[in-house]
Amino acid sequence: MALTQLTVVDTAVEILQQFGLADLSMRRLAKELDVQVGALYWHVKNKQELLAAVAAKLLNTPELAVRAEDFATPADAVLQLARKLYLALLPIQDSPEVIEVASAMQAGQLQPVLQLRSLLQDAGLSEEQSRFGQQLLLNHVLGSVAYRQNLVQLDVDSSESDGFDWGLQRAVAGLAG
Amino acid sequence: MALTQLTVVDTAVEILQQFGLADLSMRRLAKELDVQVGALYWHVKNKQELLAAVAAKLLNTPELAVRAEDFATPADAVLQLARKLYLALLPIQDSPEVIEVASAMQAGQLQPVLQLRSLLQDAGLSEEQSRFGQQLLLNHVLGSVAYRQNLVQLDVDSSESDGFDWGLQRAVAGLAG
DNA sequence: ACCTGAACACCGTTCAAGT
DNA sequence: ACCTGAACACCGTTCAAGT
Repeated sequence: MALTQLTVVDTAVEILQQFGLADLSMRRLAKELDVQVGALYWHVKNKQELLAAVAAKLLNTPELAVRAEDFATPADAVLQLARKLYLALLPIQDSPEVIEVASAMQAGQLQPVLQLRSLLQDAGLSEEQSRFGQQLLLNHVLGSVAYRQNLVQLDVDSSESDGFDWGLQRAVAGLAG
Repeated sequence: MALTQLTVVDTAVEILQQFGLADLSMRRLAKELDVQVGALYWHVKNKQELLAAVAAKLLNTPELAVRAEDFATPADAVLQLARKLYLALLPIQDSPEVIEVASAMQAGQLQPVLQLRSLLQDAGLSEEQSRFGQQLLLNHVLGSVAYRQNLVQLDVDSSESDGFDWGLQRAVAGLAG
């Protein structure tokens, strides 16, 4: 496997999925790729940029899109997209932290987030309002994932619901209402 | 200044407020207190517990409470409390991360979060629903603070609104509706 | 152009030994 | 009981030097 931007990012994604962010260090990454740490810095500028690329790779997948035509109303599509995001991020340790870095650095590069916004516009919100609404929903998705992952990590009994879906429905109702 | 749990936590709060989480290391904390690093571990179990204590100190202050009698409806009190939280956390670098650790470890120890929940109950939500609603609102407060702080850190022009208040109003409307 | 080797300036945590 | 000194096993980033 030749060392390129692509292989570096892909290996980073694998480490994140299997072991979480704490194990995703530049040194661990170098070891996995059988190179010295310094070599990585020829292919990525720094760790922050690497994480942003990891987030993009995680989110920019067709599975995390929704076909608006399949739903009776834009609000229903929004609900379904948010649920997809939540379920996709839940099994990836520390995914909220990674996504947050990325959504700050490259606000308009994450496709599911963009679709969330455009669906809100379809639902009748102004351009600015749909930006704000997207924030509210993304905050809820990431916050709920983080909350649940924290419970697992502190091995609290987490059989009880986190109320993600209930909160989501109320939020969407508030936005659409 | 004698080395006690209290002085350790207080100094940690100061470092966090002045320099952010990146500078709040056990070693830096020890230097500030003129002791060796190991000494800290006599007074706090580990860094995670220290951060939880820091979060409690930040949030458990009378300024972050609201007198329900001052508002026409419980929903208005909820709005005001959430705004207070947002404004208090905004100037403290990386506060959302710190609060998240704490709210996972000791779910029921952070007073403003508890009041948020009880106000939602006053607004007519069931006990479970007010737990969920509290999550939605806390997610939005912390997410909005994190988003805004990230912009500043990457020095993007952050004069534009983050839509916190707009999203908050919609969320509360959805919860109360 | 791409990588190694080595350094710089850090981390959190533990623990024998001192007082 | 409380603290020092020192170690263990790590970090991210940089950069001369090699190929």
